Amino acid sequence: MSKSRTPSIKMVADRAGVSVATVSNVLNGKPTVSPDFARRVNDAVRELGYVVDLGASRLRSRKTQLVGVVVPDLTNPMFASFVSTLEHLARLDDYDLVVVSARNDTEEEADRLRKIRAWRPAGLIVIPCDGAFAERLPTGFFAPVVLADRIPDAAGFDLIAVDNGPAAGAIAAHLDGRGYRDCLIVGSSLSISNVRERWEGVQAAARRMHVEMLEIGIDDANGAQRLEERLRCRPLPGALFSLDHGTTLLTYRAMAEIGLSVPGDLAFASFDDMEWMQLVAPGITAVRQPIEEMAEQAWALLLRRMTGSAGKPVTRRLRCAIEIRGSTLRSPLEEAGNTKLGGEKWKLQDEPYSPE
Amino acid sequence: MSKSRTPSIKMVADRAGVSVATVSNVLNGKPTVSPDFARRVNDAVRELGYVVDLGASRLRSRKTQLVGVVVPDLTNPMFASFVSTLEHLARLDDYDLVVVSARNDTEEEADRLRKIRAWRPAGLIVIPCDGAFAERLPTGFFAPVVLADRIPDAAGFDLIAVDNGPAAGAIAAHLDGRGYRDCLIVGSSLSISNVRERWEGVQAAARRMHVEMLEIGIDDANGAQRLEERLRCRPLPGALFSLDHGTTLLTYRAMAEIGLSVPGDLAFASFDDMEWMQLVAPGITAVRQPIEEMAEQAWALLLRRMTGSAGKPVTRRLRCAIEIRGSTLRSPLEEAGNTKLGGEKWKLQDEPYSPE
DNA sequence: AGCTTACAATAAAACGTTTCACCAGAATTT
DNA sequence: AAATTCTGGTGAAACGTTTTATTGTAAGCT
Repeated sequence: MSKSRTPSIKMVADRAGVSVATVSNVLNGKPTVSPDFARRVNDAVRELGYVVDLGASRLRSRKTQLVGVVVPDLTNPMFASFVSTLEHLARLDDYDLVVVSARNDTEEEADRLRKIRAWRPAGLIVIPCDGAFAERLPTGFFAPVVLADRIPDAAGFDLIAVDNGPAAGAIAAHLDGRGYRDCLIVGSSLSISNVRERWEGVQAAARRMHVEMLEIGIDDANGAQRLEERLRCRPLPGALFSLDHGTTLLTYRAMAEIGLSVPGDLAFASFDDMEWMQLVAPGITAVRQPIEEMAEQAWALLLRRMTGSAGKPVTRRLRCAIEIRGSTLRSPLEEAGNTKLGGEKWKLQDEPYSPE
Repeated sequence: MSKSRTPSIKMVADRAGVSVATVSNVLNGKPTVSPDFARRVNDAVRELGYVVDLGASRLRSRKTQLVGVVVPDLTNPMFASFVSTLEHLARLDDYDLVVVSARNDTEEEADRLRKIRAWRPAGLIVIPCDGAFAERLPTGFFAPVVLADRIPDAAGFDLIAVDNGPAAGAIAAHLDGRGYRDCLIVGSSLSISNVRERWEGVQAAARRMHVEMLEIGIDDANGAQRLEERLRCRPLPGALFSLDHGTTLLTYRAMAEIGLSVPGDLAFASFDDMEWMQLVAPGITAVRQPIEEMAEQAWALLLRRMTGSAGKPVTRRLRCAIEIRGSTLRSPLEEAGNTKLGGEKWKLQDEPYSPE
């Protein structure tokens, strides 16, 4: 007799011998309900294994605890960690997340945004593929949007990012101070704002050191080719600074393949600190981004908007930390003091990035 | 005058001068609609930027293109990659994913499952925290469920996993064949099925080699402590084989901290091949799991069930590949042939895991 | 011309909720 | 005791869709 279907509020009401309105009141903690009725309802809920239908609930109440998250690539550990933190925070505030990856493709990003809109989320957190994000946001989207990590061309969004320029500048200053005279800067694409900011930071900070930029694209075999050619070409630059995660992986592998030793043949530093960078010998000097903090701030920002706070869009920049390791310490003498894992650590505070 | 709200199908109907039913018919590609009306509707849709409300749509049509995905930890690159692949495949079939991470906590997993149920998904793909998953599945959940990677205690689920035992056995056989006589096996917890299977595989394959198991838990400082103590204790085992990703990271770091050299002081191998394992020198011998293929199979399995195929639950095992690298090649002579990245590679086919 | 068939479009019901207006009875005030 | 205010509960409308049944009209048959 029991219809084998997921139980509805009506079935709960029937079983408890009350009206559906009462069930709804109990479930939503409305105060005007007697303890006796509440118990009967709760019993029925438990016996039936009833769980509210959020779709129907949202439809009627016009309020939803759902936020969309769009990242360029979920397999990038930075973004994965960002999403994971976000998800935890959302849960604490009783929100759900629908997460999508744009796979580094602006078309796909636009498509995903449209799709996410169909769920009528209460808000959106996006790490955009590129600066032209605003054009891809569907027209007539009224929920608040917080952007993270990358800066859009158009203003008007809440924004949370790191201080790419100064942090990259600190690495440049470090290399400069070590006496390196030529530095090859490698990055995926200057069309990505943080790569661009890092490159500008390097240029601003390099004093006696000559710097030169090489763009190798995202997943671009051609770019990888060009990088290899450059690395086989003499004279080598004294140092190499890679501006993003994908590029670092590619560059480091290429160097090993060619047989270049770090820092013997050239020094090496990376923007983005990955776990393996302190496992290789020598460890790799890197900029560590406060990715969890970025997620926290993004969530805080969005939550504020979702709960109705108006006001001008805000922009926040977070401080990065610099991890100096063996890969940029040329002489054996210098290196000796830094064989321990972790290496020297600069936590940049009030007087950041001052050359040593 | 225009109500600044997200447009509904009614507004589209009004603007196009037709009924809402007609709009719905056009949008869902029903054949019985004249080209003229279709054009008018499409125009109105475009002008208003209308996007269907999936919640309302599902509510009425009782069919949803939503599937839930639950993984133990999104920051684990294996799982991140699993999710990313899944998301891509789902998109191709026009499904949406709601992804949640259980953060290695069975309580949280149960909670997330209940929450996901409130969205009325058409199906579920789960990498369970532990074997007792079935108990945490909400009662009265009728959508098909596919489990991946880890084996539940209770039967009755479609299941896709890798051949943990034979693959781990292959590593053990390799070490045995190299002449190592003592091997310390380190893993997070035998309560996780694949760790258990790997340990059993090692025991079955070790012939002359003596093996010993050490469980260090998940995020357990105490376990890490015990591991360190063992590594400071003489005599060292000839080899160390770490059975999962987290443990490998912890172990490798501990060895470096203590100052043990690989493979000089002891050989080292890992279950789970991470990108950095071919970047360190020497490279680390590892079992590589076909994680994308696992996602593909999981999706195929679920899709079959969602489109109505009945029948007994199926279990599928995928083959792992073994990457032999410098970390298990003791003599300099042997090592010489393997300094290149990538090392020796066993793609295990018909005659898998036979000791060399 | 009359009668059926086919077609295109619509009105209205339904999906599972929440909310609003309302109601009966009890408790309080006058 | 009558009038008022609470109190705890309910019926019914509404949310934005899809679907079913129905209508009106045009076309095809004798």
